Parts: sequence; structure tokens; C-alpha cells
Amino acid sequence: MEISSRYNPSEIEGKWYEHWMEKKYFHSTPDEREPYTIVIPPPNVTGVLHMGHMMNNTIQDILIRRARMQGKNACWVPGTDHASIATEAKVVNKLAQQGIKKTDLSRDEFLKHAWDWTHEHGGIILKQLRKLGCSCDWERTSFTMDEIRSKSVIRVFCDLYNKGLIYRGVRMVNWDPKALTALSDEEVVFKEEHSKLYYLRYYVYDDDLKGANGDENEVIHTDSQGRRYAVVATTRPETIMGDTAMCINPNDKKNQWLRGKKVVVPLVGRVVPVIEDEYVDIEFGTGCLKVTPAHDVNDYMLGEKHNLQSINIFNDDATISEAAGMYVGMTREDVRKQIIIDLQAANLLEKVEDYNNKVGYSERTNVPIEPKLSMQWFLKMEHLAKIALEPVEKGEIKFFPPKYVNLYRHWLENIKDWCISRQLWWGHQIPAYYLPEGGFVVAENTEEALRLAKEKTKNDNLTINDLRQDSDCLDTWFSSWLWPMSLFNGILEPDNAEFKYYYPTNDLITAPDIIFFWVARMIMAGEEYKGQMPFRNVYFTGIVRDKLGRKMSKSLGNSPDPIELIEKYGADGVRMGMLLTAPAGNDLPFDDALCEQGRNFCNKIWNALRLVKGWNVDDKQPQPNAAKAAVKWFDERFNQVLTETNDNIDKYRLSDALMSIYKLIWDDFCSWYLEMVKTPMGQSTDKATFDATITFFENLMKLLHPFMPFITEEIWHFINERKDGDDIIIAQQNKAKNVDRHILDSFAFTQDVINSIRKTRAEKNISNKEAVTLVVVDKDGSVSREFDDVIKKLCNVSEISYVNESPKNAFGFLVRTTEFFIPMSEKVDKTAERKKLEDELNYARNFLKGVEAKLSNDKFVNGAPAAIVEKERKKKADAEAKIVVLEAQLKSLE
RNA sequence: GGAAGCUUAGCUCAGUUGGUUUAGAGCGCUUGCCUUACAAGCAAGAGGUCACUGGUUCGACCCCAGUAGUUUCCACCA
Repeated sequence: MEISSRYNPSEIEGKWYEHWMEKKYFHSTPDEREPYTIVIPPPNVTGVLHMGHMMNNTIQDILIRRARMQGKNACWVPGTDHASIATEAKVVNKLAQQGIKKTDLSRDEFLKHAWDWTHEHGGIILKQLRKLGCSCDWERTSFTMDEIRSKSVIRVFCDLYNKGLIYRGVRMVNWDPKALTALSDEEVVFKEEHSKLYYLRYYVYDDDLKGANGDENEVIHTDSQGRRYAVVATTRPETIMGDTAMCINPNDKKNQWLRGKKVVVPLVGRVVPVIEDEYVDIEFGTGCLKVTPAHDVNDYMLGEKHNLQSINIFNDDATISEAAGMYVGMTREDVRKQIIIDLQAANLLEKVEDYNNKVGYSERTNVPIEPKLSMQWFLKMEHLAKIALEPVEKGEIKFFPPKYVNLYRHWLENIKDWCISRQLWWGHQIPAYYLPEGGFVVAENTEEALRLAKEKTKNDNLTINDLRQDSDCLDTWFSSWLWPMSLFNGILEPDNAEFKYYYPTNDLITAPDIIFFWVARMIMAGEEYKGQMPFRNVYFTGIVRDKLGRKMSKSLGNSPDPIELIEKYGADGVRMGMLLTAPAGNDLPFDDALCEQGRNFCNKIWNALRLVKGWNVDDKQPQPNAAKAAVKWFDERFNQVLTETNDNIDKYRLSDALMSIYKLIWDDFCSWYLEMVKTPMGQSTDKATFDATITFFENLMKLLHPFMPFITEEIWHFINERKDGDDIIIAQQNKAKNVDRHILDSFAFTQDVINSIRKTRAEKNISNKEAVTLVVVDKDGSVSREFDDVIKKLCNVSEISYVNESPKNAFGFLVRTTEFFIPMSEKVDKTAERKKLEDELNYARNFLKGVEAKLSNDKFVNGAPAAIVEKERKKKADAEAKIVVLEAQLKSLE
């Protein structure tokens, strides 16, 4: 059968994935083997695969497949996250397109739409992962809102409440006016903005003109009519309707005259007191601060301290409320524009300056956050932070790269209570039930709630209809933090066999931007509920960027579609491209060209297969010396790289591991080994060489399989007869043996010789078709002849002779201290030869000078370790020997 | 405003307790090859003041201090 010279992944990948599924190779159940467990970072249920996922899941699959091939019971649990804000926003959008407003729907009606949406779009992302080759145990696919996970969340909420760690209270929170919900601090991203600083006039009320006592430090503004006013600098003039004080620093000399006065809020006309607090920065603006307790975190604190009134001028959607008394119904953006015009008209705007400041935006909806006072549920973090810090500090959990330990510690040591309630419907509804006469109970279900309610109210006539469940739901991360436990039902049934077997999991692969959202909180939950860390190692991937270093984003349109990439380059090619881009834990500059390299590699392997499959095997034919030597060498070389690769993967240096294998296959196997053993067209191959080659090929494919699963499985089956169930995915990796350095070194010498011959051919324009002879100067017979046949074969050398004297009229080269010559029929250009030798000689002499300087230094000889000194002596001897040879050669050219 | 990391070839990065490194890889580049597995290929080659300055040491890409550039994280300065 003719095999195409191009590897065609699309014909092959689907076939093998189905085969693996049929054989249930991905499925795991507890047994006597050592478990190896990974839980997937659950992607948004309605999301689609992006490059970050590709990166992340490729790494997980490599680790899982490798563990499987090491005889471990590998279990990779997939699933999705309900992503409350993101999904609810999508559903609201979709309904809006159909002309349906969320507010017109009941909670149940809305949830039905949300579930429909989830069923329609949910799981697309998991299907895409199959295209990438991910060997997840799909039978275990879970969802953060399925029954077990939901019940786990509710149980944990009740438990933490009963422990006194969850409380309810009115606090200043981050309000998302688009999603209409509170957010945690972590969900707010600050962006630098070019904005303006507006200087507003606050006239002194009922001015008695006292205080202008002539202190030259004081700065007193007066208008054309002699009325005195203070100037306040603000970036948010639209909030003046909420002003309930003006604040100065008591130590501020320039504003002393304002002490004890009252001022009039511009346009609004409200008379507010001037309060004093050292919080105010004397140097900023004019040293006068407008205080809006309802709309600024710091002002809120001032308000608490000085007992100020708090006026909420915004509706939940950040339009102006009735309470503001003016501009009612306008958006905050429009009000800002309008109020500037009005202030100017009223001559209340002193000046405007350009100003850069940072504004908090909602991570999800990307609208500016409005600080808002509201009733929310909070989780106390002090205790949880403490128990989460320990295992990382002690190294029970290791971070790769370790620099993230600092970041982690800093966050935990400065942690604030976690706002866990969200004013959303899509999520886990908070299991708090309000009583008719006030107060509430917290319970896992309505029956229990009713029981507690009766107990609390001492009213036996209460019914379930008298109780009203809190309408808020929980932050998405309040379910994700249980993920490694809840996946094995470890919250509801902590003693179950699966949980005991699979937990703690081994490796967590995730992006560093969710170290606080997710990683830290999983550790808290694991320690709190199992008394044990959820995973042993955390591998932080970098953020995938484009080749210009920009973050990949929808708006830039610089993110390639992963599925298109797979179609173009094959899943294996893309996986390799991903890994080539992922050197450390830093940013990952992605480039299509890397996938191309992956594809080319597949093609290279494919063509090696074509070569071997094309061989005619003759049982009776003896093994040629060149092939025998090649087999001996490659066996060692494989062993060496196997050891290297294992070491690299153990250190999570996956790119390095893949690169070693890449070079082993391309350079060592294809360019050297196969070239050494392949027979000329029409000749057959001996059995011993053929068998060895097949075994090498199999071993290489096994080593590569975790990285490139599809092509390796295909070749595994192409290269040998396979019984049912003899699949590479479950084949066991070779065990590393001790490396025989001698043969590797000896072959390295041979490679130098071969390279030198090729170089000479290239330089002297000697065609490969033209056979040459090789003369080796070997006075004491110490030069190894082990690979002579290899040299003859690879360089078209017809004969190698060993002599005592350098031949005349020949091109010479030196490998270590051995002289080689290629005799020529025509005249050799002596000047050019001499020049080459002189360059080499200069280099060797300089080198020797350096070594001698070292060795003549007593402090070095006495101070350095004996082994190091010995090495230097050896270098010296080698250099001297080389110089002798070079000088002799130069002489012979005279 | 604080903290951490990074700076090595045209690009992306290795360099693992300071001495086999007058520094390595992949890609790219240059030159020669349609050599019967592969032009998505073969062979050869060029390319670096290891950011800068100083210090420690017999010896520094590696340790220390400072400078510059850069990235990230944290932080309530209106």
C-alpha cells in the first residue's frame, strides 16, 4: 500500500479518540494502583474554548497520559462552572433581544430560560476539548450546579453559618450597576484613566467674615461681591447631591478659617458642616474634601466617624434617584456633562485640570463600579486565611514557579471578609429564610428551616409559606472552592471510598490570575473540611499573548480560533505549538508558526515510518557493522534522553522535555540512526537491524505519546501487529537504565569526524556523489575504529587508512588531537590551508594561555577543589597536544 | 505609593549548590543540494561587551550593592 508523504491528521484523530472512548481508557475507578488525580479548572458552562484553555488542558493531558503510562490509576475529572454573573448576563441579553425584560419574569421563569440556555450551549467547550485529545474521564463530568455540587454548597454555607463564620450586614460594597449585583473585591479591576479634576466653589454659609484674621498662611477665596468660599477638587462632580459635609485637615494652616463653619453645596444649596479629620491630605487639591458617605468608601468611613447623614443619590442601575432631588433619572455620565455646564453657568466652577486616576471596573460587565451601601452576606476570612497559609509555607503544597508563594502570602495576610452574596438568580440560592416577625434561620432545606423557625419563634403554627427565602444567590467561587472535594462527593459523604482514594489530588494546572479567586480558597476549603490540602502541586501557566505581546482578547481580534488551528495543523501539531510557547510561568507569546513546527514534526515522524515500512526484511542476511554500531549507540542515546525527559517532567519543565524528545527523534533517530542503518534502494534489511529499529520506533512513540497522542497511536498500530487492547495509550513507559558514557562519547567523536568531512566537502566543493578516501594519523594505534563503517556510509568514503605520517597534498582537519586527511588528486591551495591552521593555532594558544594563567596562580591551585584543578591540567595537556599537532601540520605545508 | 519578577544571538527562551561554558537550544537568516522516507526536506555556515556601574572571590552569566529599562501584583488619596 502506498503511504502518503504527507501526514494527514484529520483522517486519524477522530478514529483514535473514538477507539479510546470505546475501550474506556479514560475511565478510572479506585483499585490497588497508586492514584494520580487532576481536577479540571471548570470552564464557564456556556463558554467556548480559547487559547488559555488550550494551553492549560494540553498540560493537564500530558501529565495524565504520562501517569497512565507509568502504571498509575490516572483520573482527570472534567466539568463546567455555572459562572453566575457571566451566564446570567448572557441570558438577560438574549431575552432582551426577544423583547423580554428580566424584571418582567418570575425567578422560576427566568431560571427556566437560563437552564435552556445552559443545555443549548453547555458542554460545547467540553466537546472541543475532545478534539484536542484530552483524556478526561467523561463519565465523571460534573457541573457546579448539579445535585451533588449544589447540596455540597448549601451544606457548607449552613456549616460556616453555624460556626459563626458567615454573617449578614450593611457594608459598603462594590456595586455593578449593569449586572445589578454586589461584587467581591477580587472582581473589581482598576484601570488608569485620563480624567479631569474639577474645582468647585463651596460658599461659606451665613458668612460673618470672622476668621479672616490676617494670618498669612490662610488661603481665602472671595468672589467679585466679596463673598467667601472654599474650593473643593473632585473627579466626580455628579455626586455633589450626596454631599453631607466638607472635610479639612485640622493641621492645615491655609484652611483654618473654615473651622466650625458651614458651607453651601454648589447648585444643590444644601448647607453642610465643615468637619475636621487627619485623613485629608493637605497637599492634595485645596485640602478641602467633599464628603459623600453613600458613594465613596473613604467618605463612608468619615461619615461613620462623624455621624453624617448618608444620601443615596443613585438608583441600582446608577441613574440618579429621587433622593438626589435634581437630574433625576439621568445616567451618571450624562449628569457629569450637564452638571459641569450648570456649574459653569452659575459661576461655581473655579477651574478644571487634567488628571490621571484609577477607576474600578466590573471584571465581568466592564462598567465602572459604584461603591454602594447595602445589606450583604459575608464570610469571615481570618481563620480560613490562617489555615490556608500553613501548607504552602511548609511546602506541603508546592507552587511552580515558586515566586507565587510571596504573592499568596501577602494576600492572605491582608485579607478582608469575602462578600459572598450576589443579587442574581442564576446560582445557588442562599439558604436563609426570613421570619414573618423579623429575623431569619439558616437551614439546608425547607423542612429544617421550618423546624428551626418554629423553635426560634416558639410558634408551632408557622407554615412553610410564612417563610421567605433570601432571594440572593452565592458568588460562583463559593461553589468552585469546593470543587476538588465535591467532585468526589467529599462534602456530603466524607467517608466514601472514592474521596478517600482520589483526594488529595496531585496537580492543579491553572492561570495565576485566579490564585486568589480559586486556588487560595480551595486550599481553605480543603483544610477546613478535610483537614488536608486539595492538591500537592500547583502549576501556574502564563497568560497567552499574541506575538506582539498583547493579551489575546475578543475586542482586539487577535485570538486564533483553536478549532481552526486544530483543523489546519492537527491536534498534535497545535499541542506541540502550545508547549513550544510555554517555557516557564511567564507570559506565553503565541505564534501560528509554532504550530507549523509541530505539524512539520508530525510529518517528519510520518516519513520515518514510511521509510521503515518500505524495508524488505531478509532473515538470512547478516547485520552490517555500521548497523550494529548504530543500534548499540542509539540504544544508549535513547536511554540518556529518557532519563533527561523524566527529570524535566518531574520538574514540570514540559517544554524542555518535549524539546529533548524532538531532537532525539529528528536529529538522533532520523538524521543519524536511520541514515546509518538504511540500505540502498533495492537491497533488503537484515532482521536484527529491522527488529531493533521497530523497537526503537516504538519506544520513541511511547516517550512522545503524552505530548502528541494521535500520531503516536497511529504509528504504534502501523508499525507492528497489535492484539486487541494493545494500544499505546495504556502501554508502559520504559524504565531508565544507567547510561554507558563510553559509547556515547565514542560516537560523539565519530560525529565530529563526519561533520568535518562534510564541512570539507562543502568548503572545497566536493560533490557527495564523488567518493573520497580518508587518512587517519594514528601513531600508537589508539584511535577507535568502532564506527569506521558508519563514516564510510554517511560520507561516501571509499576507504579509511591509518598511517604514521601526514600525507602530502591533502585537506586536513583535526578532531580533538587526531589528524585526518582527505587526499586530493589536484593541487591543494597551500595558502588557504595554512590560513585555516593558523587560525586554529591562534585559538588554541590563547586558550592555553588562559589555562596556564589559572594554573600558575597559587591561590587557585591551593584554593580550588582538587577535581577542578585536575580538569584544568587536562585542558592544558589537551591544548598542548593540539598545538604540537597543528604546528607539525603547518610545517608540512611549507 | 508599596512589593516582587525579568533584562543572555534577529525572535522566543535554557543556563539546575560560582570552575568541562573565551556561553547553549529552537525558530529565523545565509550558502549549497529536487542524494529513490521527508523541499512541511537534506547538508554546511554566520550570528552574543550575558542591560549598565561598582564590589566580593584564585575564579562571576551565576553571589552582593547601586543605576536604567520592562512586566506583574497589591493599595481608599478625592
